[in-house]
Amino acid sequence: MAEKITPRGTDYSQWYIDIVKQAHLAENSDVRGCMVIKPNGYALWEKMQKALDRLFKDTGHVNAYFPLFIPKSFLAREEEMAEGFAKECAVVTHYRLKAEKGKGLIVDPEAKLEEELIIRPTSETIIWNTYKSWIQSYRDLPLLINQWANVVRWEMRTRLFLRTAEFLWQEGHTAHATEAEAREETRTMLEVYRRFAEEWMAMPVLTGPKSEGQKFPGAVETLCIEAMMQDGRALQAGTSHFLGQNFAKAFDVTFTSSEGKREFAWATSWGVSTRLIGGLIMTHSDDNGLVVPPRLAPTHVVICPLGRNDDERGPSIAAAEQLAKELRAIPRDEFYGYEPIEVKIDKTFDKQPGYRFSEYEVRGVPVRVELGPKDLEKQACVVARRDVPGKEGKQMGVPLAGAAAHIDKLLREIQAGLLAKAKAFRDERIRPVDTYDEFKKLIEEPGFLLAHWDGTRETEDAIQQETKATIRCIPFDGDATPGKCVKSGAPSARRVVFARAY
RNA sequence: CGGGGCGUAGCUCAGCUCGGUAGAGCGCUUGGUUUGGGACCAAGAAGUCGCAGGUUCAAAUCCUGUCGCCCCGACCA
Repeated sequence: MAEKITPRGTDYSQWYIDIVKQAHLAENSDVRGCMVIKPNGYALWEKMQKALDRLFKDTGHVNAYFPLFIPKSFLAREEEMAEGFAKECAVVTHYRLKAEKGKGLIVDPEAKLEEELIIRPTSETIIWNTYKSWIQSYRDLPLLINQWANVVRWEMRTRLFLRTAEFLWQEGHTAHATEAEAREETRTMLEVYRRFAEEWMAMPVLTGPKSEGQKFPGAVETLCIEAMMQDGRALQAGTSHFLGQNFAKAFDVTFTSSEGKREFAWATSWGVSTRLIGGLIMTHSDDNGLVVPPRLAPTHVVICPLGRNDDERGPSIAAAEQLAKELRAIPRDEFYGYEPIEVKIDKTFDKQPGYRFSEYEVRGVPVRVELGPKDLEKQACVVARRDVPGKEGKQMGVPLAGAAAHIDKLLREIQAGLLAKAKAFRDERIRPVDTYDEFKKLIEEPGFLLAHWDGTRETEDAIQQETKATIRCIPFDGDATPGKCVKSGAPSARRVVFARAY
């Protein structure tokens, strides 16, 4: 049977599209730039939401919901943000349609809004406008709120999950009495993102601030987690912004301190989006299909009972059900998010076994169990691990008696293995460079470059113009030895990470 | 916003140059044979040929307009 997935080596972006399609994660909708997230894709998002939401709650945050519509004047209040987002806003100008004979529905010209409404590209403005009335005293602080929402950024070119006009995300918006506390919050949430990326997604990330040129409009400082995809390109996977008092000043959010003085509140915001699904795909998946780390897998184990007729199928199904029961009875712990192991029994006997196996491989279910008459003779089963594709990942003759415990252990092993593999892949592709010639040569190869940079916007822009590489982050744990800028030769405090990015 | 391409069955596309009964593969439905890595046979259902005009006895095909989508560049979680 012909492979439906383009190999990574042939065409990486086509491979990505094929994975999204074949694993039934999402598809382009008839609405330009917008995707339909299909059940398999949405299930991944739900797993991410659940884990992240727990981490947010554990760090003292609560959820709320703010309007989708933002009055244009709100967006205009904070100058940098207005400028940063102006070019990609969807604008609502009318509030009514009317039916007109021959023309169908038309926008009712008499229903023009006094003030246009912007579909939120991000919610700082509407939220800080609200915080104005919520914050009066230092006793109201800190205010630690998160919202799960959709946002719209009118992109010219889109790619499923990585860049679409509408996407789902969470945005945390906090208010603090002091600068130090707000700065600490941005670090705390960055650490939450780092943990989530590495411990749940098995996606290693670099952490650190963005350069001035790459930071979020309206932020004083943007911290990020930055991941390397299998083609060596960088993916900004999450950001945590220290917003200073910019929004407090724009929306006049002041509080009375314990000393009785009126002060502007300090702000942070932080977010991750459905883009993470793109990152997940491009970190682990292979030419056989999607690979999902067990901690984010909507289904951990699929059991395929086998048999040529009802006489053979009956016992296979019974054994499958017994194994499923034992798997579900495995004690719930942190690894599984205190939920039972998710087991699915596949009874589609009308399809070829090979077809069934391949289908679950394409969809990335971490462990598949094959259970047929030949196995039952030996009171055993076949256990296939998805992180080792094809037949090589099969372990024959696993005794049914200890199968559940074996699979539990295997799931943990797969999770750890995926992270280790991704980390090794990334670390091999991070290289220091000291001359611009070397830079220009190596940037053509997959991976990140560690180079000295003089800290100016001009140099950053020039490098980007000439090489298409951007500064991904100034890593916290990077080499802090001073040197000379790879481009200008001016003094540099430390090496920064350059890469071509998504 | 610049440059290129494409709209024909659920999907991928052929047919258009040179006008004349609407096609293939995959998928789907039914029946049968199969079944431990993407099976096979048979029968069947399925299309305002993107939309609107025009030319013509006759338009998927030619002409004009229009809408939409995809790809490549500049901007972006």
